[in-house]
Amino acid sequence: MPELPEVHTIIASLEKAGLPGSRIVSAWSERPNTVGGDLEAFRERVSGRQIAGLRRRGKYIILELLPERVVIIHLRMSGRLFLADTPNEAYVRAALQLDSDQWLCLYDPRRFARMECHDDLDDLFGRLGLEPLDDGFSENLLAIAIGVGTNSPTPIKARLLDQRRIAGIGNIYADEALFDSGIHPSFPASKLNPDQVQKLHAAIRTVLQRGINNLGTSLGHGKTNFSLPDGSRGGNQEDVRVFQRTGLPCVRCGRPIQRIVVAQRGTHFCPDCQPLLESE
DNA sequence: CCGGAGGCCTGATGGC
DNA sequence: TGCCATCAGGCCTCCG
Repeated sequence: MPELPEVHTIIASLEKAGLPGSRIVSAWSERPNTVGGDLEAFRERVSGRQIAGLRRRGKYIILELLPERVVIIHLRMSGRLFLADTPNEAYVRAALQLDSDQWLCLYDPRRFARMECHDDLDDLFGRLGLEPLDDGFSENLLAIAIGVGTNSPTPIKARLLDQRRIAGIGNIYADEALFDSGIHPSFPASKLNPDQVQKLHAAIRTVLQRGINNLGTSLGHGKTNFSLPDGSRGGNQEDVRVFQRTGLPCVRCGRPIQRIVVAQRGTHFCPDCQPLLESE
């Protein structure tokens, strides 16, 4: 499932493939919902515009168009993006035809992914929280974003997954960041002490940057797993400490990793390295 | 305002 | 081996 590091990797790959500078000739989608509800409108709004550049916000891929307009793409669970000579491939749900005679294809077995055209990024930016890899992402802003000092009982894991607070973290990197900082996923975010906030802040940056350096996490080999636009796999699954390692020995203490459900999500952690009760 | 549940989807998985 | 039922999961909407 593409999270911040995977989205970053996809953008870098598409830039390398020369996508910026291409002009959109037309657009196609299997069903209107994939492109915002109206294929004709989508096609009309993107056709003839140039893709001036690519950028990321949270888990969104943004195509900056000229004249001014944007295409925002969210891959959700099983989405992939790649360039191909034709959009007539299995599981391709929508595609932009380019003047290079290639198609930018949105592949997605689950049909959750979306590709929409907007006039600007106001709506998107209004919905999304802090960018965890930005210079401005301080320990203090993290503490405020996750509600430290309030009396909310909400588990820290739920806070990390809340895109309105911090943007770009999904199930994999949330579990990894909590392991790295030694915090139990169910621990109330509001009750984190300064030392825990500091560790969490560092851990978030560490696991996301490691994911980027490794070109993303490609667990498993199925149709629904992450792969780069060129079809290759990322390497971060080799560096994952707890995610989907239920029953396997903890890399720190050797005791088995446990799986529980937090915020309706499968959650992996080490009960010994991430104790629930803090001994001050 | 907040959190939980339902819905969107279908490949992957596990039980018999 | 094959056939089900269930699961997974990001995010939006609805509801209490």
